Amino acid sequence: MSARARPTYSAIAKAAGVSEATVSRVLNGDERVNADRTAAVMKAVEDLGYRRHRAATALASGRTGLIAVVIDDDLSVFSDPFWGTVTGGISRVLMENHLQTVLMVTSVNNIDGPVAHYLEGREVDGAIFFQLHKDALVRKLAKQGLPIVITGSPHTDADLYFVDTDNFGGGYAATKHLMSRGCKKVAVITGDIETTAGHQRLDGYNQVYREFGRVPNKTLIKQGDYSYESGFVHMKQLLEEHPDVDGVFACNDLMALGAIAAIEESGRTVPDDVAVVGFDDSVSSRTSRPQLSTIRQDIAALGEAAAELMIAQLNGEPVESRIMPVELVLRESA
Amino acid sequence: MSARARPTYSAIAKAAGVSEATVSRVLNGDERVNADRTAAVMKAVEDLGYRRHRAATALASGRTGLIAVVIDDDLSVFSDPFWGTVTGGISRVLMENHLQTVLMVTSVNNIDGPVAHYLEGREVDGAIFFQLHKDALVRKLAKQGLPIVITGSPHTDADLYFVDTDNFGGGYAATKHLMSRGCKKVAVITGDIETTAGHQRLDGYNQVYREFGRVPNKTLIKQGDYSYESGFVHMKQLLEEHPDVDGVFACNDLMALGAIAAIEESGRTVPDDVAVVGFDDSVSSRTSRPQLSTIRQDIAALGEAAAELMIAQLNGEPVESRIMPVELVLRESA
DNA sequence: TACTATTGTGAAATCGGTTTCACGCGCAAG
DNA sequence: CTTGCGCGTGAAACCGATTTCACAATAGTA
Repeated sequence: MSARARPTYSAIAKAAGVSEATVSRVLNGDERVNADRTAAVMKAVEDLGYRRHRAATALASGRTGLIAVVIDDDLSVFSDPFWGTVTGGISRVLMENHLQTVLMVTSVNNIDGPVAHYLEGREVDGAIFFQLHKDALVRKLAKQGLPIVITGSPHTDADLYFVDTDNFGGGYAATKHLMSRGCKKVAVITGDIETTAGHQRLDGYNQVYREFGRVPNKTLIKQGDYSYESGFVHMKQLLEEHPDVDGVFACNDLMALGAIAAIEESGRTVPDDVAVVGFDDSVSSRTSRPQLSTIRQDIAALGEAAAELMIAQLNGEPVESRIMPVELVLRESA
Repeated sequence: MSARARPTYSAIAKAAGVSEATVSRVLNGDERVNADRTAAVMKAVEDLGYRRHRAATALASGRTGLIAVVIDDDLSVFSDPFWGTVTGGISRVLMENHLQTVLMVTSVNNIDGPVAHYLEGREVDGAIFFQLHKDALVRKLAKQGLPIVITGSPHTDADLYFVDTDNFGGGYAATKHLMSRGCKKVAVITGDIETTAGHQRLDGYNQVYREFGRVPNKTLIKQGDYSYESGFVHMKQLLEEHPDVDGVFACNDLMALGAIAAIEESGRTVPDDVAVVGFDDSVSSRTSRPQLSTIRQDIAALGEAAAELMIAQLNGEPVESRIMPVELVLRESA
């Protein structure tokens, strides 16, 4: 009585008057067990306060109950609340499904590094990757049969499951809004167009021009890098080259803020002289003056979707990649 | 040959001509094993590309190799890059020590919820908690012998290991700077003073007044809640009650930004009429105009320190809680 | 009525390590 | 030349579940 040793199958089996095999069946939802016995086991489990021993289960069944979330530390992952939010969404959904989130923050480039070893070692049941630059490792793992989901834009032809924001739709909506409010000359400051996300946002911009039967002047397209400084510099240049530019779609909020700084420095006002739309709906978009019109994505939902794809894979259910919708948020800058 | 089955102790033992017990000894650094045998085992391990099976080790030894990082979702944890950065620091150090980070985002208030079950179930070797409001659960777990570290301010008398920012020192430095630059009437907009962190920052402010042989007027102390709005509202009120206020220490950057907005709205300028110092050195502190003078903390180092405390506990080494230093960063607002 | 499927159940093997225990050997003390 | 101690080692038990396999009881078929 005093020894509060953790109860095992052995104890339950004894209490319920059945074999350990039956206990296992009941606890794993095997339908074939007689109803009385099932009830007896359930009661014993309840009475004794039984809790599964994860390691034992993992050893015997091969399922660890752990899902890795791999974050490439090359990215500005940690100064950006975005990833934290995504991770929160993932964690919540996994937890509801009795899975735990193993966080790995390392360089993913190395196809033979510690992460690779870890994941190849089947120490987790699956892995969710964040925004990759290279997908060699991921493909290798997928080929080995490890269930994988990618959050962010997958590369090219890879037949991997992924969830992503509707970058194209966002770029489209932002640009369309600028045109619709009367802007005649709308420029764009892109993010890293090496990434699919960066490219897609630009594609959305181009699509609007196309629909208006126009072609954007190439010098209206500036290639930024998501930093405040790049927004500032490129906007300054735009104003010199095109004094009559009256609209800008910056592919993230930080660059939008930089652009606004440049616009105001030139003596112009936002949005009257130049309207600006960002992307992300970051905190600063609300605290800046003027407040930023931007594209909002439901970031937590992105993480939740990723977790759901993973769970579907684990259950052998049909899986389909998902593109999450975005929403244009109008504030003061456009 | 074709069957690339994962090698086990059995295979290594055979290859090295020793028993499995000896393999285990070698791999766990048991000194007593003969040098020749040790070498033979090492070679076999290398040749066969052996990798530990975590679940098997966990089952046999009781050590899971997992450390939980528990984040209370009550907090604004995920809109704030702070926690992501801390988590990154933790993860990095743990990984270097062959431990994995299990992320749990849930309500920690419930002393009998799923998190509690999980942690009590010894599914992890230790747990690192983020900024608690209630520490009932933590104390319970600590009493059960689970190694614990708290990141952020611990409560009252709890004899728990923790790492925290030097909140007092930060409040002191911020206020001192304002006084030193000539401000005659320095106000403070506090954060949640229910938390130790919020309280300590205020204490630092009071200490400076004390050293200057003065006592701050109680109406100069406004109780905010870390939000932009609360910074704005309280600053507005301050300006009405004290038109001659010429310095403000806002206990985080977001409130500082709100305060600046209020100051400028009143027709005053920052820092000439009213100087402002924030706390956090957030991204917005650099992108706002005027740029924010603020208190910088090495956030990643905070996480690393937490992980180090955990590892020390696991190794049975002497452990001591740590207060991480802060630094005053001067930009434009003060 | 006899005989074959079907179904529920328990004994035992298994997962891959760790740890206890006992044994044989060598060396020092008596 | 014994007795004793300690050290290195292997055999085997063990950690706590899952799963295979065989067997008995039951249902279904001819």
